[in-house]
Amino acid sequence: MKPYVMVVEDEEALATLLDYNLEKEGFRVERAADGEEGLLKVEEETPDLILLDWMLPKVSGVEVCRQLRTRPETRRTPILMLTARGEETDKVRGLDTGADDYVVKPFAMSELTARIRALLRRTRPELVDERLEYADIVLDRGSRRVTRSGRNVHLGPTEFRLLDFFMQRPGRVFSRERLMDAVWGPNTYVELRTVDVHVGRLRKALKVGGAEDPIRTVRSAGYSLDQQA
Amino acid sequence: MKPYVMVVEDEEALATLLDYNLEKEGFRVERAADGEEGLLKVEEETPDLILLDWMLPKVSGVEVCRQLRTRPETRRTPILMLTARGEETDKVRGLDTGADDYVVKPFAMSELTARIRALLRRTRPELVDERLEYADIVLDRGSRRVTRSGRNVHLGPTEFRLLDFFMQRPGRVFSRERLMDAVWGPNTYVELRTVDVHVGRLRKALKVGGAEDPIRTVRSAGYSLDQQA
DNA sequence: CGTGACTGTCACATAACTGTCATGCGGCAG
DNA sequence: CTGCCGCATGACAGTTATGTGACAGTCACG
Repeated sequence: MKPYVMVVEDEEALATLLDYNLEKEGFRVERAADGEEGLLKVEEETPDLILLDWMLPKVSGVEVCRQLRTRPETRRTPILMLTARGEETDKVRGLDTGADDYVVKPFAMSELTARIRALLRRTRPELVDERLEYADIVLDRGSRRVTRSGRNVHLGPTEFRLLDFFMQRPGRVFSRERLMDAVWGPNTYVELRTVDVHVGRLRKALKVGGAEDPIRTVRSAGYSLDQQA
Repeated sequence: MKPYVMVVEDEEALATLLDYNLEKEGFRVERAADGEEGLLKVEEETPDLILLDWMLPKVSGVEVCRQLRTRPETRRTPILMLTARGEETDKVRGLDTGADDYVVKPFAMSELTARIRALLRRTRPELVDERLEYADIVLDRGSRRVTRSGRNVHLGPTEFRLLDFFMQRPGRVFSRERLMDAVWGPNTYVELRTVDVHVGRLRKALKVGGAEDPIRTVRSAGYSLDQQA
């Protein structure tokens, strides 16, 4: 369900940074420290997208790229190259290496994720935009529509954003503050308890038929989209 | 329980920003406005990590760093340097100062917290990791769930914190005073015996099926998460 | 301008969790 | 052997967090 991104990067600090930020953006991340490891890990499970450093120990990024393109499973997998300033040759710019896009280090994380999304949208649009699913709940961003076990669910704008946020990381518990930030925006001042009210409204709206309440209250911590139990 | 971060930064605005953001990310933050104050405050309670500005009044960041490295309590405490562009000399880059990492101002808050987490993971993984395991008990901080041999265990907030603390150092015996500090906070005044009661509640909750009691009572000393001897 | 939809707050009801105590048990020192 | 002392435990009443219905203000749109 989450887009699966493989990060092939030998610089530990950068890899960690990427890992952390991409996870936060709702991607599932796997790391490889050099080209060899990268090629191996890609075999295990085909990623939805590969982030590839240009310079790598053992097998260079270019070579990894070439090999990936020869394998049927990864022939069409989007590859995003990371290059340092100065390595930005014509070859890179022309994407002659077989990569689909590249970014020059240092880069803003927001730029990177934007490019990742753009690539994914091209190949696997359902991963980035359109649709989030959890259990029998489907949220369609494009049409701004939510259904539960097929039946249409009407949500106000706030409840929609709330559910959207929950569905990006099901199971995770969010504090009221965090939800406030995510749904209302970082600089909004409203009563924290307002979150409760909207969670309540979301619950009521999602209660189609005799369906179970998909939102778990975690006392003194917050809420999560989750099985009860 | 929360990682304790000391911020040594003379620029008020930046210090406030750091304080605010780190608190939001789940760190406990203490501030010092110059090197001298920093060295003093670190003596009171050893932080889990120190954020240190390169340029500081009274005692420079480099000097603070050097002195911290000579003290046994802080010899291994991770230090993250904050430098302005232009101060990014080879000395900084090589981390010859004794710091463990550095970031160049201005920086994205997400980058900073990622680096902080990376450093903490190296030294005190139990502080940052999402998931703690001991025998058949699994505690997941992100989803705030505890399971024992796969079965879900419901804990109240206090029992959750208590178990979390125990699981950071399994096998170790903690006095009631220590548990009080860790779980209730350093400035709480409740009956010491209350610890017994909560340990009891934790035991009861953990007793799923016919499972063994994972908490050992050490007469006249305290408790530990441990195999029964 | 009227609607109707949507929001944010409040007050109150309810449920969950807390801290303390009294009681009883059992090991350990004397 | 026996009387403390420390610990376990069930009961309980106080506290705190959450659920919810009501309500008035806003806003978009016809």
